[in-house]
This record gives sequence, C-alpha cells and structure tokens, in this order.
Amino acid sequence: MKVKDVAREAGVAVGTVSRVLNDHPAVTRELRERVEKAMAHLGYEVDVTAQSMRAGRSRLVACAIRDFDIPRFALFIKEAEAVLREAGYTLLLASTTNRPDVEIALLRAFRRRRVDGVMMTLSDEQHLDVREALSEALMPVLLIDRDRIEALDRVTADHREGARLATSHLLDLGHRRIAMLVGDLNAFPSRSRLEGFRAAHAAAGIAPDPRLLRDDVLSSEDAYRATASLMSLAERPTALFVAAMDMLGGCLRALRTMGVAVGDGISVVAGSDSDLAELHTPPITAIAWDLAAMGRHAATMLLERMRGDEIERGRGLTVPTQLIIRGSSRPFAS
Amino acid sequence: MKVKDVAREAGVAVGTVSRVLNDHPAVTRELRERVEKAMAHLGYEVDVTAQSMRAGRSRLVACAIRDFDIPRFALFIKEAEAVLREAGYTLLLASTTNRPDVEIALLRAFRRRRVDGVMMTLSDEQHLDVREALSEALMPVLLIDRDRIEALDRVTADHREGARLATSHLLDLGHRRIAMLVGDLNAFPSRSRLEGFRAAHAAAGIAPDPRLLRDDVLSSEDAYRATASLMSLAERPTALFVAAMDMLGGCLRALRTMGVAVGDGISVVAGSDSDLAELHTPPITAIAWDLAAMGRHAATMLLERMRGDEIERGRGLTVPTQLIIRGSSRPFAS
DNA sequence: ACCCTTTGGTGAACCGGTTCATTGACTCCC
DNA sequence: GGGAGTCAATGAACCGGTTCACCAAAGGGT
Repeated sequence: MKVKDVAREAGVAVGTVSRVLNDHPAVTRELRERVEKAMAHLGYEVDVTAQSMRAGRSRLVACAIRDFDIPRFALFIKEAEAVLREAGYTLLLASTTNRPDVEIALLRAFRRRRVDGVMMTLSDEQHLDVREALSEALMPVLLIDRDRIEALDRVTADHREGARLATSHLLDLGHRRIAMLVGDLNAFPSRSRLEGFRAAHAAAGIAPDPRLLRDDVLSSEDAYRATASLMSLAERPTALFVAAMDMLGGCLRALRTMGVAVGDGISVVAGSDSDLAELHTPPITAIAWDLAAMGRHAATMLLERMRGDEIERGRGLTVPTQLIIRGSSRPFAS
Repeated sequence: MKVKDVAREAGVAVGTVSRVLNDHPAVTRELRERVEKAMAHLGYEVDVTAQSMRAGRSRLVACAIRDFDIPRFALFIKEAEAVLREAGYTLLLASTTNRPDVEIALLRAFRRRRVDGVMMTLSDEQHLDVREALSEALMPVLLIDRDRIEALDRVTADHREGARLATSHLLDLGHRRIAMLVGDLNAFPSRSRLEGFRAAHAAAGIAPDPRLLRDDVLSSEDAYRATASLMSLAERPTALFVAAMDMLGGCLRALRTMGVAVGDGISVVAGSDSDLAELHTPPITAIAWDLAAMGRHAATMLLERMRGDEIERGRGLTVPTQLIIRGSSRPFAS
C-alpha cells in the first residue's frame, strides 16, 4: 500500500498523489477528488518515516528533563505537548537523571533521529562537554528554566525574585536564623534562589549564617535528611525556606518526626506551591508561578525557531513568581 | 556524511560499513577497525530515519495516557521509559484527554510513524470505534490499567480489592452512610472500585445509598463540587471515600470551606496515597499500589511482545493494592 | 497563423541506510 | 590435484515517499 498503488488505482502519476497529500495547489479539483477517492478506497496512509527520510526532518520535538516525577513539571509538558501537537509535531520524551553524560547521549540520539527541535533542562550550564554537544546539535535547542548559554532560547521563572520575596517576608517577621534548602547550584533555579536569598539579607543588612544553607537537595529523602540535620544543630534555625521544587514533603516529614510544630516551632516557606502546601495545617506559605504558561511559551518559541523565522539568537522569556503568604510563616518571638 | 563516505574513506564497500554498524559477525577485525576509524575520523553518525525506513520499524514506543498532570502517573512513565531506553527504544508521549476520537487519531498517527508498540489508557474499553481502531493497529498495544479487551496485554492494579478493603474498613468502624467519588465508570479503575465498594456492602448485608455515589469525578474541581454537594445533603454521609486518583485536594478544600473537620465531622479515605494524604492533619487513610512496578512491567511485557516471542494473547498482570490506615478514618459515633 | 506564457501532470532520481545474491579466496579432504 | 564447503566482502536493488526537470495542452497577444 503505497503512493504507487494509489496512483495506479486513480490512474495518475505518483507525483500527483504526492501533490494531493501535500495540498499542492497545482492539482485540478477533479484529479484531487479521484486521488482522494482512491486513497479512501484502498485505506491508504502515508508513511511518515519515508517522508522524514526525504525531507530530512521528522516532525518530532524532544523534551528532556531531569526527572519526570516532579509532579509540577507534568503541567509544563502537558501544555507544551498540546501546542506542539496542534502544529503537527509529536513529542519525544526522555529523562536526563540530571547527568551530563546522559544529556550528551540524548542530544546525539535526538540528532540521529533527525529531531526537529529540543527543549531540555541541563544539570550544569557551564559543563564544557555539554556546551560542545549543544553547539554541535544542528537543531534548535530551547532551555527549560536554565540560562547562561547565550546562543540558546530559554524560558525561565523568576526564582530570584521569588526567593527574595520569601526571604524578605521572613526577615520582616523578625527571623534572623533562616535555613535554606536548595538543589544543584550549578543550575539556574537554585543559583537564582540563592541570589534572591542573599539579596534579601543584604538589603536588610544581615549576614546569613552559612551553616544554615543546604544545597544539592534533589529528592524528598535529601530534604528529609537536610531538615533533620538542621534541626539537630545546637543553634537551630527559626525559619526554614524549602526552596527546591517539590521537596516540601520530606521536610515536613522530618519536622513531624522530630516533633517540631510548623508555624510555632519553626516558620516554613515552600519554594513551589502544591496541594500539600495549601491544605497542610497550618497552610504553608509558598512561591507560585505558572508552569503551564512556561510550557506553552517554550513550545511556541521553539516552533518559531524551527520555522526558521529570522529572530535574534538567545531569546529569553521569564514568567513572574509570587509569594502566597499563609499560616506557616509567623513572627519570630524570641 | 553517509555510509558511502565512510566506505570510501575506509576503502570498503557500503555493505561492509553497514555490517560494522550492526555488529554483524562476518567482518574481519582488521576491516572493522578500519571502518571504525573512518567513522570516528569523519564524525559519522547513522541516520535512524533511514534505518527505520528500510527496517519497517522505528524503535519508537508510544505512550498515551489520559492526562499527564496526574502526578503519580509520572512514576509509571519514568520507570517505563528507563526500561525501554535500556532496550534501545525511545518513548513517544501523548495525552488522550480521555476522548475516544483523540485515542483513535493517535493510534493512526502512531501507525503512520511506524511505531513499534503502544501503551495506553482508554476512555471507554467498550467504545466500538476505538475497538476497531485497536484491531487495525498493526502493532502491539498494551493497556494501562484497563481490561475487557481480550486480545491485548494489560497491566492493572487491583482497584477492586483496594476499594473493598477501604469500604470494609469504614463499615467496620460503624459507618453506614458512606459516600463515594469515582471517575469514569466506562473505564476499568472506577468500575472496579465501584465493584469493590458494592462487594463490601453486600458482605456486610448493607445496601449503599445511591444518592451518595458521585461518578465522573475527573478533576480536582469536580471533586470539590461533588464533595460540596454531598455535604449539602439533608442526610449527610458520615464517611467519604475519594476513590478517584489524585482528587483528594479538591475534596479537602471543599470540606475546609464548609467547615467540616476531617476525622471528627467526617471520615475520609483516599483512593491513592500521596504526600498530601500522609502529611495532612489528621493523616488520611489511603489505598496504595506500586505504579513504578506497573511501569516496569508494562515496558517489559511490551518488549516481549515486540520481539515477537511466542506468547499467548491478552496476558494480564495485576499489582496488589493495600490499605494504609491513618487518622482520618474513625469510628462512627452516632 | 504564429509565438509565448501559463498551468497541470509526469516519472526518474533521490533521501541514507540494509539486504542478499554473487564472487573470490581459502581450507579441507579424498 | 580437484571438488566441496566455508567465509568475507561486494554492490545493486530496495524501503516509500518528494522533488523537479520536462512535456503537453490551453490561453493570450499581435
């Protein structure tokens, strides 16, 4: 079942069938109808593989993120997929497990598949091998919540401002020993959160205690351990900013285990909002931003780039963050 | 940059290069090394599209689920992807939005892409057009948490037993007016949960009040509305079984809005476990099962089927469910 | 009546691999 | 010494579309 068969059935040339398939204008209505009837009659369906082969593009867009089971990322993917599907693209999914070697291997695999565009996170924007792989990618790449690679488009959230707001909020409440849990400082989100944290302290003329900073918190178990270790310090923090995404669960679990009451014993601010933050007792103050919008923008920007529109290189789009103040952050009573 | 170029550089025939690429045994070590050196020297990379074209298979596996932003499904996908990648396959992702027409369109799109295998959910296993599309799919299809299509492999969770346990638990506590929120009864999970719910009632010799059943609860907003409407009844339920996946948030939000205390005012059991259920005050009794294992099994079974192993049609694998009893389910005090 | 342009249609070449019938060289054994 | 058998290597054909140089017919202008 191929164009040849359809052509024979309709009594036309293969080129004409191809024209009909691709809505080429130079086909008379009569022939178009005959061809369409033949296709319907034979139950013909184009072979996208063959099309890709000739065209050199696959109508595939790859999305590689560090770990799917970050619930809120699903929103991003969902919206991106919807936009891409609308435009005739199919989404390829992979997880990098936040490892540079996997990121490089995936870029190569995508190129072998003639993927038309890629959106991805990076474990470390400065990693030389990754930067080299990106520059040899041959297809447009858009960074998800990463920056520092000037030539590439990116969609980010304003984590710096979110962290600054959260930290100022705690400082305003009188807290002076604020602990912070962040992820990998080699990547944009945690780096900017730390900047915001420091900026807020600087603005208040207060020096943060470096012993209260825990980075590399990448899983809920990490958050559990980090919280437990912080609460075992001789001089405990009075407030805890769980800035890494989706780490609130581990943190709350640790506080519960250690018998520390959220709100009274320690103020808590979450770096990303969730049902858990909203419905906890007390409800948890949290930073929120629109991941669905990020997904839509990412897909749209990548589509523009893939169309080859004449656009300046390295466009960046930043979605704002906001602080939702709830009952878990309370004035510090000495 | 193609096999031809590599062949010229190495001074061999294209067929030999292809043999090297595919680890064909009939190549002398000397030639293999010459070819490999030539490939490295030219920076050659195979074109997977061309391979697919000739081979008639794409090394792509599609996964279509009703909605990605069900956080727990991410676990399934993550594990499935890991298994498939290990085996040299790439995962294609799509969401069906739980609509039969989208399901059919996706199956067609997958076939056009020569996808090697599909794992998917269905909005309604009995839908005739979908069944026809499935039978014409030409590639192995595995159902995710769906049954009733005898010819297809499937991986399910034992929702019936989970719901039976949860309901018996509530009945044992003395509850007689148990409300239930489920999703689409045309699909396996909700159907089985309802069966389990009824089986538990039957075993206890109690007839459930049909006015306390709310089906088609598919979003957190649905759950909010359903809970609000249940709590507005003249004869309120004394227990609430939120059996649909990831609907607990909406339900708790409604109870909070209406000033009903979980545990005291109403006992609550969640159909799937989560950080929210575990860390809520009081913690919520919930049904748990291993979605990661489901993902692994799904990928493994599909791989076997794609290898064309001689296996009986329509294998089913069921992962067990368990009830985690927490503080939200309490004895009914009249 | 003649030439020029426009329009619709044709089919061979091409995309970049894999496959397989064929060839040539070498070994083995009677 | 010669026939059978084994093994590497070769390269043309093929997978199923799209493209484009080319052609025929129709239309337009003088």
